[in-house]
Amino acid sequence: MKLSTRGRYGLKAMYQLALHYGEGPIPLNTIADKQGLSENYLEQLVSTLRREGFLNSVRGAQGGYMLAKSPKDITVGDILRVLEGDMAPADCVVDHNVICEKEEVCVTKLVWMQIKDSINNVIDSISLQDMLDEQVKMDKEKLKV
Amino acid sequence: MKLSTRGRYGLKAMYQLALHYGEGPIPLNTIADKQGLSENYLEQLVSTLRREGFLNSVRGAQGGYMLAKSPKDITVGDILRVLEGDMAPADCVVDHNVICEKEEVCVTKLVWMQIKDSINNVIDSISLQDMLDEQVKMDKEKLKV
DNA sequence: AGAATACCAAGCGATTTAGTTGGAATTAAA
DNA sequence: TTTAATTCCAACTAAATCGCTTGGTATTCT
Repeated sequence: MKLSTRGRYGLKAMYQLALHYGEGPIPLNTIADKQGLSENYLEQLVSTLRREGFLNSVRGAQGGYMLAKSPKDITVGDILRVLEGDMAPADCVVDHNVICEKEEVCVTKLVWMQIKDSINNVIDSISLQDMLDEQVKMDKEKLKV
Repeated sequence: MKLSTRGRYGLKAMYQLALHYGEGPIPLNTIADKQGLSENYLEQLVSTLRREGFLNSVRGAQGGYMLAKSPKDITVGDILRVLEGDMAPADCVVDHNVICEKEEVCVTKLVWMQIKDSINNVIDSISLQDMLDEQVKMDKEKLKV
């Protein structure tokens, strides 16, 4: 039940961009460097996020990427679903799936649905803005000590 | 974020055994047939569950497997953790892990922790007995219609 | 003109998954 | 006492997936 690097790196990259929201385009190599990721690999993830409308890009020198919406309007769920697909622990509870129509007997399906719902509740309730706020809170805590 | 077949088949097998709890050993081929799984593959999963104390076995003719405890004392979480490992979406939130001690900066880690906690809450709250009860409820609903 | 960037598609080694195969040990039943 | 049914164990394997890398094109600022 692990996330792949797609989801994990993708969230890190989006968080990095949230940190600089409103400051114009940030080039990919900067993001990759700050988060310690392969630029070439990250490119694939970022290109998906752009196609899905969560990022804007500017080509050419001084170009880069920026969030397409405010950090408060992008959730962890948005990002993970784009990069990892539907967050379902089994194929039979993937949205709009057609297979497995023998719902009558399958008690295990109820279990997978509950897992899926709880995951989605969490990730849809956390926005990038929430993560920024959390970071600020953590920094304050650290100062006290 | 999919479960592997280990967790999925394993839960089905354990549920099948719960259906016949107290009736003596059930041979593996019966379980495999009823749930439509490969007997040889299932053997590996079942052997893990036995080693971890959730199943008892009887060797020889008329032998088979049976739950080592009452269905109400075995949770979905028990089964999934044995077969899938710690239910953590990322390595940095696996129990007792040593890597990633840079907790101070990593906001994403907080996200993975919340996902992990919500998954574990769900799977630890569902016992095999709950699944049996659910099945009974579903059967009753069906009769009404 | 040149450098810095985004964009695109294909390839690729390593690992994991989902089994299979082949056998040895044990036990009930014929 | 043989035979059939079963658990138990370890090794092997084909296919898929993962986590990238490579190589190139298009665009835009300086």
